[in-house]
Amino acid sequence: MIDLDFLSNDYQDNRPVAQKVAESIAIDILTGTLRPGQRISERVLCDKYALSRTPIREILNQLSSTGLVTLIPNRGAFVTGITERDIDDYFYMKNLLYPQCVKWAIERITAEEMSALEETFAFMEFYTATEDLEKMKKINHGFEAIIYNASHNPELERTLLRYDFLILYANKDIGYPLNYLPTVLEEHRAIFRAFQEKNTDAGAEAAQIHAYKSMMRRK
Amino acid sequence: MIDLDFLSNDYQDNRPVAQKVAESIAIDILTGTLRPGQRISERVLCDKYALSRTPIREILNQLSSTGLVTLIPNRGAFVTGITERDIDDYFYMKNLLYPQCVKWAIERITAEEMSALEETFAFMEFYTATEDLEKMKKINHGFEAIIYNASHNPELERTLLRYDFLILYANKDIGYPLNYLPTVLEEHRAIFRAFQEKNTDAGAEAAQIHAYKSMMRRK
DNA sequence: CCGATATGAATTGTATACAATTTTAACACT
DNA sequence: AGTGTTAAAATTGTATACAATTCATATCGG
Repeated sequence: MIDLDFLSNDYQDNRPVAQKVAESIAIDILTGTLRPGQRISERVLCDKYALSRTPIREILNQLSSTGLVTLIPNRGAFVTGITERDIDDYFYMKNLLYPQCVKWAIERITAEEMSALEETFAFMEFYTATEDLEKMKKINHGFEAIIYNASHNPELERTLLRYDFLILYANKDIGYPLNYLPTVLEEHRAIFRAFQEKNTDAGAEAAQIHAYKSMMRRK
Repeated sequence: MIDLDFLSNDYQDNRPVAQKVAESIAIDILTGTLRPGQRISERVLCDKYALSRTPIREILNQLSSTGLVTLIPNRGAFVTGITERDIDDYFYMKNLLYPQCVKWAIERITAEEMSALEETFAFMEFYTATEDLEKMKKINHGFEAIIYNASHNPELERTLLRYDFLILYANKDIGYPLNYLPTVLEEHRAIFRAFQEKNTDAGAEAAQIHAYKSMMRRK
């Protein structure tokens, strides 16, 4: 099961039931089971998940803050439509934000965060060598999440995590083909090296390249 | 008299009571009346605003999604600390995002949105001429809100609105001195002209200049 | 037959009541 | 006196009940 902790606005909120329900609804929306514009009845969700309206409404509020659901006063919750162009926009936004994020992270990263990054990168090398695609998907995400966090800009972190989430589920199959793994590793290595050398410009450039190539790989 | 509904952060949510309460709490946090790390008791808020716990909890959820409040399960809501550097980061983020937003908006703006922008700009000229500072603060916000919306990228819009909100209240006195009004108008005029000429590069440059100068005016 | 209005049903917003968890404080023991 | 345990109080999480708004349908008038 993929970890969706970042769906909750604060990672410390580990209420498992609400978490799983929010995750389930989010996936239903992003995979099209719930169609754009469709009304989401509180009662139906209550029945489906055996919860009362109070927690269901809190979950809908959470989803509304991620943009997956639109709340209209006195009328209820509606599935927000996400078009192909929206996805393009998310990629473009990441292009814009990720280099800046890397810049800040290089300036601000702590010793603990740096060693976590080192450890994660070592695993990336290992999983690339062993061609473990499943593990790579997770560790790629983890590598970037550490960088987001190291920027010490919570708003930026939250924003980038949200884009990753939306991109992940809107593109159902995210997995790069196996032969892309070494390429991706080298892109990440360039970023990682910039961290070791504390070279913000090199980091931003490497991040730019990685984000751009990720976007291109999608098409 | 022109309608200024776009001032509220999400035009769809016109529940006036909850809105005002959320804003009031947000202001208390951003102005330091509620201190970082301090626990926020639901009961206290209920008494203060004469509401039951249900809407108060929804408001706290909303504030959590803006990052002003941190929710910890079974322990309650706590004020998130916002440092001066965080504010700097918000400005820097806006520097980064606003030019791109203007670019998209120029490409995608509808006829309706364009006429709203024209009307709003006319009011900006009027209020600058009459030196109505209070109205100018609102209309400046409205002008940018129309542009955010015209980008037709809901994520970008939401993000920029949040930064504006945080910037607005973290800098207690936001009002430019009166003699800045003409300068600000000219910055906006450059952006507005780019919309009329459908010149994305000129728009991005004018937006960059405005965002940068706004940041500088702060210091 | 079509449209507008009005009334009833359904749904959302709010308040209150109950359950579970956490915090506080008292008490016993070393 | 200090520490650990335990029980009571307070606070949060959830469910239910009531109020207000919206939606649907039926009836009346043209």
